[in-house]
Amino acid sequence: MSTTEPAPAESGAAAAGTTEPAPAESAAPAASGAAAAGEKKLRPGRTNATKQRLFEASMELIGERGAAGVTVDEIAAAAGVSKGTVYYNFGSKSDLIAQLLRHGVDIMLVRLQDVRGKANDPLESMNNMVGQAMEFMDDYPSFARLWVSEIWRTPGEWSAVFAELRAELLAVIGSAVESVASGYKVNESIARGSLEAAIFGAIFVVGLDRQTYNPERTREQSVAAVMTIMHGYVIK
Amino acid sequence: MSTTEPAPAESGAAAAGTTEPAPAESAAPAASGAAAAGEKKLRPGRTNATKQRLFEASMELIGERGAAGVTVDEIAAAAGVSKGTVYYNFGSKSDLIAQLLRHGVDIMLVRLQDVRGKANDPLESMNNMVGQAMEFMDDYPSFARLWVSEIWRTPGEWSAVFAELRAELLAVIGSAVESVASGYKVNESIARGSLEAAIFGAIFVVGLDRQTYNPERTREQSVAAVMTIMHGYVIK
DNA sequence: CTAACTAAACTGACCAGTCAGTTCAAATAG
DNA sequence: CTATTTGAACTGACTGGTCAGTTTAGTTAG
Repeated sequence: MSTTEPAPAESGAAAAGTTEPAPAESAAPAASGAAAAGEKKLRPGRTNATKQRLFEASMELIGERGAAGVTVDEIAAAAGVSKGTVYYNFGSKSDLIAQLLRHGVDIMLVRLQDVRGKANDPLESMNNMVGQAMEFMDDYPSFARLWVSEIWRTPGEWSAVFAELRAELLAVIGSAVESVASGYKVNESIARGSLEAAIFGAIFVVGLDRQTYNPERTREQSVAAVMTIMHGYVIK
Repeated sequence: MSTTEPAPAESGAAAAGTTEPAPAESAAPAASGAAAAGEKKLRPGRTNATKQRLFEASMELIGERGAAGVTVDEIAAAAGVSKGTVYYNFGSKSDLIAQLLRHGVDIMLVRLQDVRGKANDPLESMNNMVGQAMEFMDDYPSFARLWVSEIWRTPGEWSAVFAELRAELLAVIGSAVESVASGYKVNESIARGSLEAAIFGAIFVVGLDRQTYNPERTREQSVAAVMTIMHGYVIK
């Protein structure tokens, strides 16, 4: 058989995450603490570690210079592997980025889930969630940049991926807003969907803006600015 | 020196807009109605018209596929001019984009200035401004995409341009917020800068989000969602 | 008359994707 | 316990193509 037929990965980013039934933990370098426990008995050994390094390297480079502005050679070099390895683990540059997007969203979702129900008051819960999201922005600024620079490209290469990931994230925000709406009297004339989009967008933009143009501002200030939306939503 | 030194343009994007002391009108294809009247007596003749078409073509293409994803040949073809003309009018692709950014911001600033003081109530004035901005998003969706996809690239090619343009836009929003703050009792614990960033960001994100994922939502809904920020800022 | 523009060819760099070959850890055989 | 085999993981030179920017000789229009 001449063709080596290598591709053992080919995950496709469909429903669940990685091959293993343990979708979480994968890549949070400084997760909260309650992550998984066993990680030594990973049979496939190298591959996961390699993918991990490729994710980290890509996240950094692509966040800085954009998906189209980074070459596969650069990513490979930054990850300390050869170009071939990138194509062994991912079918194409485009596929690498698609999986990178899912990877980042998975991390963010885990974090947001972590603060759910930690507070009794829905508004306080919302505040914690925004804080957590803002922290994520600080930890993965490059992911945020990649996100905002590609998500609105009309029929872009990753439209389908973005549509799905966006829906997953908005669902989390939506349920938090829902809690507020059932615990407080709110302005019903505001369309729920637009409100969620505004919150979500404000988180990203305020976070990026602070990092890029006003690093002296505190995370609390940013959270407060975003939470202003919620305070305008509830009727006092 | 062998270099032909063609560049008659080379505006540089400093203080005022175009060469002529009439900064307005330049490019609104379907402005409100009170636009300029005479356009035949343009002294520099063709150049302005050509630049105009290049701006329009670039805005469209770059908004769709990103600055790095569009070739100069494509832009020239879309504008109906030759590639040489692009380099005659602009020194480089990068310069074209820098001037394109200023051009777009100039249009937006003119529109925002148009609604200033049209209302007596600061909050209503703010509402009009957000509505105007949202209309701009509808008219120039590609500009908005270009903006969000490039403005947060750390030391990117147009960092300096963005810093200046961002400041100009934020100043307009800031003065509107200022009016609200002097006409109403507001929550002083919210940092003004973060608030402005949140408003500005929400406008872009809500606008783009509606166009891309929820075209059925009305502009009024989007405006209302953004204005929720202001309603949370004032103390009732 | 000349600034603005055209058309087409050219250059030099850069880059996504390929593929024949190498490494090495674990499985199997002796 | 050592020798051999297997194949997943990885390597890096190479290919075919693309693209920003240049140049030149000629055309158009104010």
